[in-house]
Amino acid sequence: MWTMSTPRTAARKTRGTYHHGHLRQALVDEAVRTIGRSGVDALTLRGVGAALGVSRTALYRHFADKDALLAVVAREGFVALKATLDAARTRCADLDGQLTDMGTAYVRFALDNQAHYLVMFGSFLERCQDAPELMADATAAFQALVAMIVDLQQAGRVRADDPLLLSRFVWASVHGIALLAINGQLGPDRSAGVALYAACAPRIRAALE
Amino acid sequence: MWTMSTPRTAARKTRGTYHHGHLRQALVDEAVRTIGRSGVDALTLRGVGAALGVSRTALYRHFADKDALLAVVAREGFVALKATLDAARTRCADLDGQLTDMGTAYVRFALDNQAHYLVMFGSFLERCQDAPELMADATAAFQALVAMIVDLQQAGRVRADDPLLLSRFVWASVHGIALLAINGQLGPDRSAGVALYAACAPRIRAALE
DNA sequence: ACCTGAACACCGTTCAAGT
DNA sequence: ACCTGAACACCGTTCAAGT
Repeated sequence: MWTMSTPRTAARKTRGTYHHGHLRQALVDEAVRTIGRSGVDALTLRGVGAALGVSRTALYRHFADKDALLAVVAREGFVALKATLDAARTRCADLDGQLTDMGTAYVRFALDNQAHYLVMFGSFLERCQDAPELMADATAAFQALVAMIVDLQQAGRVRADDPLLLSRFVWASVHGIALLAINGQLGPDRSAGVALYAACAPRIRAALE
Repeated sequence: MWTMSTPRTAARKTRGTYHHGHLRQALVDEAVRTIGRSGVDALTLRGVGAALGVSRTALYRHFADKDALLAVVAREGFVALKATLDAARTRCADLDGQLTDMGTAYVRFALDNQAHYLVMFGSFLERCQDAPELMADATAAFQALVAMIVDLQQAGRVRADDPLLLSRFVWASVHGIALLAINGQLGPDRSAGVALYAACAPRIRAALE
């Protein structure tokens, strides 16, 4: 499956050159790499700068502050999540298969992109409750699920309850599974989340009938 | 319902006295109060000390470091959560009613004790993956749910799947609902989580049949 | 035992100055 | 435009010293 980790080569500045060239994206990528390796709390702007061979204040040419950098990471995550969920619908002609694939894709995305996922739903949210673009990206990703539920309802395969409600139920379930897996509450094995979702998918399906 | 916020009066040291008296618990309570007001990232040991009229290093007589203080907050949370879940089973004679009450109690606990809940399941976990007492308390709370599912199975009211699996499914659902509510993803209203659970309870129940 | 103040090695952020 | 170094107001943590 598609992940965002493809271009994650260290984009260090070549010594002696004045301009970095692609500093903005390099800062975001390095932040994601640090968070993925050591957690959100281990992220320091000075460390990011040092890893890229750049002054600790160079970052402020591209981001207002640390939260602005994290907000970009979160937005990048929501955009990629939406793309992942939409792509999951193209593999299977059967609507029921699409729902299961979408759930699998969601949990896999969370595990393959833990750094993004932790920023998207982590403590950083407390400080930026009113960031309209961020909320818009998050909503857009969620709408991929709502559309799936609506299609299933129109095909008569899901009960005629409020689609927003049913979507939130499914979202809460896969979100909970993803977080329990990331936090190690399902055991040390990385793939425990995918396995748990596979076992839960028929239960979720039954709940929607 | 029972919450932990009952004795949350400011336990400031009376000026001039040398010993605080109950400094350890006062430190924990002040940490919880700060987190509840401003988020986990806003917690500083110096701030906690200042709020209690105590030196910034007094804390180290009771806790090895900041993570040790957070671990106590998390353990306190898991113990209280277990008590809340167990208590939810005493109000209703009907097993199905008990399951629904337990789910309601879980979501309500998370919303009424956001500070504890965020520490119990937040980014702090990344740094203390192997804290055996903490894991034991967390497991004990989870076992209250497993016992509920087993009782329902023995009464023939829940399908005969692996009870651990079914318990994790229910846990993931209520955990997801609680976190979405706390993070404001269900709207600004505080009680949105409780309302969403109330609507989801029949869906969860149907999934277990 | 419990508390204190000074000290150390870190942070995020600002700002005048360089190219 | 983009980058730098010094500076400021913070952190967590340690430690010798006080009661």
